Amino acid sequence: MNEHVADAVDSEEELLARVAWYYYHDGLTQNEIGDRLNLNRIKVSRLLEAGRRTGVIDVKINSRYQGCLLLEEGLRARYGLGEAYVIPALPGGQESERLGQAAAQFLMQRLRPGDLLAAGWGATVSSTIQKLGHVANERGIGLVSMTGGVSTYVDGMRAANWGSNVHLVPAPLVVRNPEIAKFLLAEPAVTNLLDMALDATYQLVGIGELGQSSTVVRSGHISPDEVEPLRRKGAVGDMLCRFFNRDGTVLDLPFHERVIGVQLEALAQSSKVIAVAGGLGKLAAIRAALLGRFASILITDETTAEALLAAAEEDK
Amino acid sequence: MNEHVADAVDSEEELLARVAWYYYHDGLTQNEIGDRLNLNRIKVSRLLEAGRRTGVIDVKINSRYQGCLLLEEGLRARYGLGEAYVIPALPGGQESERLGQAAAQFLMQRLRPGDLLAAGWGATVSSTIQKLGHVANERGIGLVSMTGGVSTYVDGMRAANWGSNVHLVPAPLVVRNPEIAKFLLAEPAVTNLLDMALDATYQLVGIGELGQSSTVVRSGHISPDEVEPLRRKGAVGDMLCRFFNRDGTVLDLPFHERVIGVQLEALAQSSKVIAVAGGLGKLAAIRAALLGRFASILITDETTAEALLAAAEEDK
DNA sequence: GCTTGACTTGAACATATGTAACGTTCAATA
DNA sequence: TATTGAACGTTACATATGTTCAAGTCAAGC
Repeated sequence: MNEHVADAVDSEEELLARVAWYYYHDGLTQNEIGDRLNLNRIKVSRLLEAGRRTGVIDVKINSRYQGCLLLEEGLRARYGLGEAYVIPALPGGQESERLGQAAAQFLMQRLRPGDLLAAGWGATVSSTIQKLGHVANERGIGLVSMTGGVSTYVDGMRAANWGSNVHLVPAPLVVRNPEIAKFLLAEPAVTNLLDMALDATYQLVGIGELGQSSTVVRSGHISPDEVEPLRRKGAVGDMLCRFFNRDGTVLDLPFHERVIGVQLEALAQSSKVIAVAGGLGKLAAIRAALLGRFASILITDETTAEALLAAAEEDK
Repeated sequence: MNEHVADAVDSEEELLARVAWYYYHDGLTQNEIGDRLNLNRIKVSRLLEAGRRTGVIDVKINSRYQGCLLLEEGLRARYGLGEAYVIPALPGGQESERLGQAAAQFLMQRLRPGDLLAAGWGATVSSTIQKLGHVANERGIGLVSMTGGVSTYVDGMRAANWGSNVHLVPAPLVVRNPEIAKFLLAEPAVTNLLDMALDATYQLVGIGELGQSSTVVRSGHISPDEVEPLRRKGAVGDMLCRFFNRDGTVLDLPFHERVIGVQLEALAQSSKVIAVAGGLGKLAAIRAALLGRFASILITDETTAEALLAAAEEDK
């Protein structure tokens, strides 16, 4: 009797869906599910774990306090944001992992079948892309990169199985000299994709701080020696490898002429730019990015949100 | 330090949201959460339980096999439905509870802030309304009844806290004689609401079977003696207290003239009618309702879906 | 045919969770 | 002031769950 049910289940994923339903909606124990479907209890446990990890199983918290309402309101008001999404603090936690999850949840609620997501660069963004993969594939959601540096994106996408609908800018992120950059930026294969990114349903970007241990440095696009000169020119952080000062003005740097990717000024025109970043180390950078209006939706953590509001208060 | 966090949490609900986040998104144990927030482990456990019960915590399964894809496809094709949603079988389970949950989840994904939901009558629908309450209130979603019988609705809504935006048809469900019905159906207070129900974003209805233990009988709107005569006239089931035969034709009954509520013929015009019903006992009724096109979206369980397809096959 | 390595499986254990019974506190009420 | 009842805390216990590790399976490569 029950064997039939198990046998009829052809794919692993259908099995998972069924198990998840029994577990979370019907409140059966893993043992009961195992009996019913002729599975080992442990297999059930592992299926559930896999489901949670890949995002097939997603827990939504339907509360106006989901983040902290007050903080979200405050950020919206003080920085003129379209939306803000604040997740609870967790001292010592994996910030970028958690923010990635939050961003993935945010996007899952909003992306419709056939939508296109433009993605930037960085640890948090990668984390989001990965969590989103499974669902995005289901819904036929496309992905387009906002900068060069193909390998950066491919990493995050191998684990998640983003389907076929992925478009990567065929270029490095930073090239050796401005001439090569100009050449690439005249290539239709490149410009078409960058235009596509700007037309996407949402643009998802991270914000980087300037420092010896920041991602731009660790990934080798900026050498440690270059940090101090940049700082002297007023740089406090970057988005998509473009640096800005504390007021949110994009700096006029030779370096920028070697970056392949969309311009921040173009992002400022869109109302669908989601910045996901948190941590007090990034405070100045985030604040500057918001002042520059490079993003209209911010996803951050409680501590950072509080600090952002305090900074806004001070400046008044 | 940590006391501050707990103290700053003013409402129970914010606490719940935070606990839920830590538990489901960050994978902390209930003990860890308790320590962090100065709560008893048991209290954490109870909070989570309450959250799940009220729908503040909601688990979504993002899979094309969520229900059974094949069955859903089949139902759509065979019965010309707009959508079908099939939940896995659970022998011996609480069908109406589970279907209610499925319907609530379906609606939660689709209702936008400011939308209006028209609700019919019956155990499954009540269950849905209840699960939906919290979230609906958050999103400012309104509720309007599709029939008289105020008390029927109030029950389900007291537990859930549907906010202020609830409109009930001020009349009994069935009145003593046709004259009173005619009188009531001329009252603007009644007709306005019924029009509103037909204009709602979605109409949610149950399907009833005809029998000694069916809801129409147990609730006293039909006496047990009336069942057999109805059956002889061809009735196989009802929606909103209106009976139809196995082909989905609404019967011409004196009884119908005493019912206060929208007409099935009007529903057939809408493409936003969600019927939620399951169980083999209701098979004939569900099939007839689908043939009559009284609903364009069906939420049912696996076993019933299979039977519906088998019946369609037979008839071909 | 044998070996290797990646992967799955199963059993035993440690931990986490749910439940029930009971005691405390606190505030409303007689 | 005494009393009641609800909410919360505590404990102890039964169950459910996650984790680890050893044994098995399978396919590719020598």
